[in-house]
Amino acid sequence: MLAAREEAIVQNVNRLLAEKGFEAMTVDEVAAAVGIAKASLYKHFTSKEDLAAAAMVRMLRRARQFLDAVDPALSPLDKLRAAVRWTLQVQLEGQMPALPSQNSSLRAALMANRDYLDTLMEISDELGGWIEAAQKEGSVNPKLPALAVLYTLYARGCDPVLGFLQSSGQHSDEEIVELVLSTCFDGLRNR
Amino acid sequence: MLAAREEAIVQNVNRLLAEKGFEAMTVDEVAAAVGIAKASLYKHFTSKEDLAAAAMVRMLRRARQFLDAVDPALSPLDKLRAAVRWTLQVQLEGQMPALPSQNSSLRAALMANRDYLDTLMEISDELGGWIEAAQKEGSVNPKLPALAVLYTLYARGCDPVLGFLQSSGQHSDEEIVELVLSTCFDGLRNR
DNA sequence: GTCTATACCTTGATAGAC
DNA sequence: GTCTATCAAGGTATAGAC
Repeated sequence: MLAAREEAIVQNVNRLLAEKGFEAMTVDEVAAAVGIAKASLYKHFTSKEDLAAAAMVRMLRRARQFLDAVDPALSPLDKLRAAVRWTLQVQLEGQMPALPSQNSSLRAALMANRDYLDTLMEISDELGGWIEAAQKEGSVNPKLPALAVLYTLYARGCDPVLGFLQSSGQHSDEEIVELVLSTCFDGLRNR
Repeated sequence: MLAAREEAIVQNVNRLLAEKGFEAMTVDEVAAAVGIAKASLYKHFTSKEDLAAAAMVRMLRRARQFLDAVDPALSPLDKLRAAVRWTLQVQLEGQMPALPSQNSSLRAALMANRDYLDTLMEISDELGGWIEAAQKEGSVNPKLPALAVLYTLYARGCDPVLGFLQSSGQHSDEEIVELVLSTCFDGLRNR
C-alpha cells in the first residue's frame, strides 16, 4: 500500500528531524529507518527538502486538528494556553520537527509548498482570532502587537528550555510543561 | 601579528555562525572571509569545532565583561533585564553565534573546552546570584526554580521571535527589544 | 517500485614546497 | 605560517536491471 509506506517514511523523517535537525539528518538514515533502499525513497519524494516539507505539513495538520478540537467553551486565553501546552508536549515527546530558522534550502522549499503555506495560514488565522479576542477581553496584554504574540507562541515549539530542563533531570515532563507555560504567559516577574 | 590575525578569524567565524549556524558554515567560507588559505586556518585552529568554540568563548567573555560593568546600584531585577537586553541587541546586530541545541560534534567539543565551561560557569554564577536576590525580594516569581529562570534568560539569546519580527518589517530594532523584554519578564497575560 | 551500484559534488582536513 | 594541490569521507541524487 503506497499511502501506508509513505506515512511510515514521513513518520520516521518527523522523528529524525526532531532528534537531529534538518542538516544533520541524512537520507541514508531515513532509508535505513524505514527499511527500504535509498533509491526507493526518491521514488516517493523528489528531494531531502521534499521529505522534510512532508513531515512539516503532517505536523501542521496535526496541530490544526488539535486546534479544531479545542473546547469552544474555553476562554480565549485558555484556548491559547491549550495550544501551547500541546506544542510543548509534542516537543517533549521528541515529535516536533526542528528546522533551521535561518535561511537555507529548506526554507525556500517550504515557501514554495502550497500545502505548508495554506495550513500554516489556517493555524495562524485560528490562533490570531483567539489572540484578538483575548486582547479585547483584557486577558492578554492589549499593548502587544498581535503578531508578536503569535510569534511568541510559535517559538515555544522550538524552545531549548525544554531540553535543558529535561537534561537537568530535576523535573518531570509535566512539571516542565507547567513551568514553561508559566514563564510564557505569566512572565518571570512576580505577580 | 599572530594575535591580530586570530582575532580576525574568530570575528569572521562569529559573524558566520550568527548568519548560518554551525553546520551551514563551511571552513572554505571562513578562509575566504578572512582572506587566507584554508590550510593556514588549520595552523591556528585544529578543527571546525575548535573554530566555533573560540567564537563562543569570545562571546561569553564579552558577556561576562558586560555583566561585570552593570551598575551595582540597580535592583536585581533591573540587572537581569539589562543582561537580557544586551543579549537581544547582540542578536539583532547579527553577532550572536547560533549553535545547534541538539547533540552534535560541536557540543562534545564545547564540553571538553575548559575556557568555555569556566566562563559559562562564571556567567551562570553571576546571573544566579541576581536571580536568587530578585526572588528573595519578591521581584521575580519565587515559585520558579532558579535554574528554570536561568535557562529562560539564556534562551532569549537564540529566540527566533527576533528574526520573525525583524522580517515582518513593522518594528524598529529598539521596539523589538522592548517587546521581547516585555514578553519575557511580564508574560503574555495582562497585568 | 524495489533493489544494487555508482556518478557527482562538497566538505573537513592534510601534504609538502617555499 | 603561507600557499597550491590533493586526499578521504560522506552526502544527495540517479542509472538501470528486475
